Amino acid sequence: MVRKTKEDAELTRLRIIDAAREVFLARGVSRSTMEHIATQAGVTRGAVYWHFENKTELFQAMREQVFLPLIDRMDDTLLVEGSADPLTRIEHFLSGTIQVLDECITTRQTYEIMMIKCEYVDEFAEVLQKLLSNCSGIVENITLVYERAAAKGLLRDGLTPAEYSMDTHMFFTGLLHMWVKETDGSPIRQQARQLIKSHMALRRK
Amino acid sequence: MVRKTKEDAELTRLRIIDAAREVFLARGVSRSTMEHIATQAGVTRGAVYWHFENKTELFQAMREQVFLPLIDRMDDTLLVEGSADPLTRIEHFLSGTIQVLDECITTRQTYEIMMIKCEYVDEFAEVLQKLLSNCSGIVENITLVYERAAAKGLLRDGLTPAEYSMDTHMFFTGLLHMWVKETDGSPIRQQARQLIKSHMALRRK
DNA sequence: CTATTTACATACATTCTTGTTTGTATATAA
DNA sequence: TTATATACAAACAAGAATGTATGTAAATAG
Repeated sequence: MVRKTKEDAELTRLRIIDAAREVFLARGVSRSTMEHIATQAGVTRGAVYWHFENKTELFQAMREQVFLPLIDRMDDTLLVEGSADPLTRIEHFLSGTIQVLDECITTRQTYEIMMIKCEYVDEFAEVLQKLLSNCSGIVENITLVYERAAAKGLLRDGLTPAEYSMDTHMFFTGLLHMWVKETDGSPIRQQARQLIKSHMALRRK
Repeated sequence: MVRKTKEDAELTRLRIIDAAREVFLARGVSRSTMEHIATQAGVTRGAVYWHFENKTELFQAMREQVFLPLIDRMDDTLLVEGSADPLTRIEHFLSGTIQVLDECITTRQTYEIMMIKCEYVDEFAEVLQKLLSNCSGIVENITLVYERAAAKGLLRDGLTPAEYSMDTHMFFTGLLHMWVKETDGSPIRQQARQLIKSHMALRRK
């Protein structure tokens, strides 16, 4: 049988994306060939080229599968005024992200690929720009929340909300990198929650 | 003329490393070929293969040219008891590193290559391990200095020296990443000194 | 002064990848 | 029911890129 129903085809598409993630992770994006990915997915290159124009498109599909949902989550956790105070909401946002990495293999693998198995040149340079503008958004949001915390008198004096926000952003960027690069030796994955707690404790009044 | 004097040969070697850095930066490590590098250096692949067995060795040479001196600098700035108090020494270490990036193109390019133009798979996985163990060393050293600061009563209460050290390390890892990825839009390179100041201000008693 | 390295350049063989083209069985539309 | 579009597989052509082998002129050792 050759021609599949639409649902079958969509399944094939998803299996190709899964395969791409595995192959990217194991061999790096550059060294991964369409053939590797096809084999891993149990199809031929014909199928891969049918669903994706080239490796870059496939990479983008893999990326969006993980990052689009994550962006949505952010706004909810961070900005929606809930029961918790602003500083606790930031803390939950950070440790929530870590929790997703802990629990979701797909997300974890995608992060690892994007951080240490991908070269941001040529077509991929745009991806980096997207990531950066995404970061700017996060910093802005966190700044907002720090401002609310300051307004409520919860924020320690000394730095401006924007400065606290940048410091937090740097911290979390670094944490994510260490988390992803984690080897069996260093137990950062166990410590992450505690590190976030410590970080936030520093800015409570 | 073909055969060069030993000094000439060494110059050729250095020019090849320079060329490799430029090509790696422009095309990413994976997409850079020995031919690209040779052309950029004004020699043929023969010369490149004479000096380096393969691209990985060339990459390592480029890396060590920048990182070996940097490691030396760290111990001096950080550990040698000078006129400054421990917390200020940490601050100087951090902003000193940023200053090197500011002033030295070679260092800046090498950092950029290693952070966003290299895939850490196969042979390069070891490089990542080296980098990580290097990081562990830095964290240990910074912890030591925070302990001295605590002993002198300069360190704010709340976190342990180890926790402060980890937080600082995350912060600086993140800062370096943002610094390197800096686009024309965001002015992190101007802010870096101030961000470091803010970060350290948070831990002074 | 001669023999031997050295420091490359040039040429060659082989392997990988890619993109495209063609073929084809079957859903699906009309 | 038939025509067409779909979802692939299989085959093809062409260009990179690598590593190695060979050539060679000059530096250096003895």
